[in-house]
Amino acid sequence: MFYGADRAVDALLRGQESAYRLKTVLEHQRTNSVTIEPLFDTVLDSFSFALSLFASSNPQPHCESSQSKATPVVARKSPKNHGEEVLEQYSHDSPNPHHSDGFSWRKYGQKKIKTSSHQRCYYRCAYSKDRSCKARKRVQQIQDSPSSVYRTTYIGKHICEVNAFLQLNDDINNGSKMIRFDKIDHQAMPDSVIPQLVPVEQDAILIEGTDQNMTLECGSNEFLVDDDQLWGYQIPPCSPGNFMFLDDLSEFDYHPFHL
DNA sequence: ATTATTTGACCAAA
DNA sequence: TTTGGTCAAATAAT
Repeated sequence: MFYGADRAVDALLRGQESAYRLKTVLEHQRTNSVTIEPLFDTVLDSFSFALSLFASSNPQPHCESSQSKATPVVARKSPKNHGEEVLEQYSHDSPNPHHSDGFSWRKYGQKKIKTSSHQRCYYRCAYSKDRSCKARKRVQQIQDSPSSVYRTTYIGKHICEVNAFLQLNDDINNGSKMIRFDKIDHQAMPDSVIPQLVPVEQDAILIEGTDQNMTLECGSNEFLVDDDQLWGYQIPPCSPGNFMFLDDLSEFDYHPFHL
């Protein structure tokens, strides 16, 4: 199985999910652009993201959200802590403080920051307790005008998804690839479970290394993909029975230029 | 009743 | 001592 196949399938499933919802909306003549636009975004973004995985078995850095402007994404490693675990850290700017990233979070603190007129909010993974997931994030408004901008900083990797997935696979106890399939009825699904991706515009993406900086130029039709296997593409736990089985994806026929 | 958020207290690092 | 991050009791929401 090529690297990223799971995420590709997840992205395709999200696209399918949004396509269903879009179909339902259109059938009921609820042609409200506010309702439809996010669905179009999700469909397009999901397929684009999945295709980007097919286009490279070596995943690239972070993706951007359609909720956010194509602001630079900063990915950096925390300084080493004398042999202690190094936590990866990513920052992401968005005009929407409740930007959907596909994960479930629990707020555990809020603090006035000296250098800012806005408070900083602290969140940890909703599964931090039962699955010992150490992932956290901080959200803070960093700009008021001309438009508000919120910076979300993610600290640490999610391990909750991996464990849940393995657990479910064990339950099934056969060799098939299993993909969770949340969508049974096509009623509204919380936006939080629909990570949204968008093409990054001509902006440069800055990646700060520990001792050097690297700048990547992106064309308007290119997509940047996070290299963290779990980053931003977790589907939260679903009701039992909503599964889809696929044959071993290693047999998938990959023709990048014939898609 | 259970789960999530708020908010002052506490703590460690600078 | 100041500051930012986390804890945990109180409160709110479901």
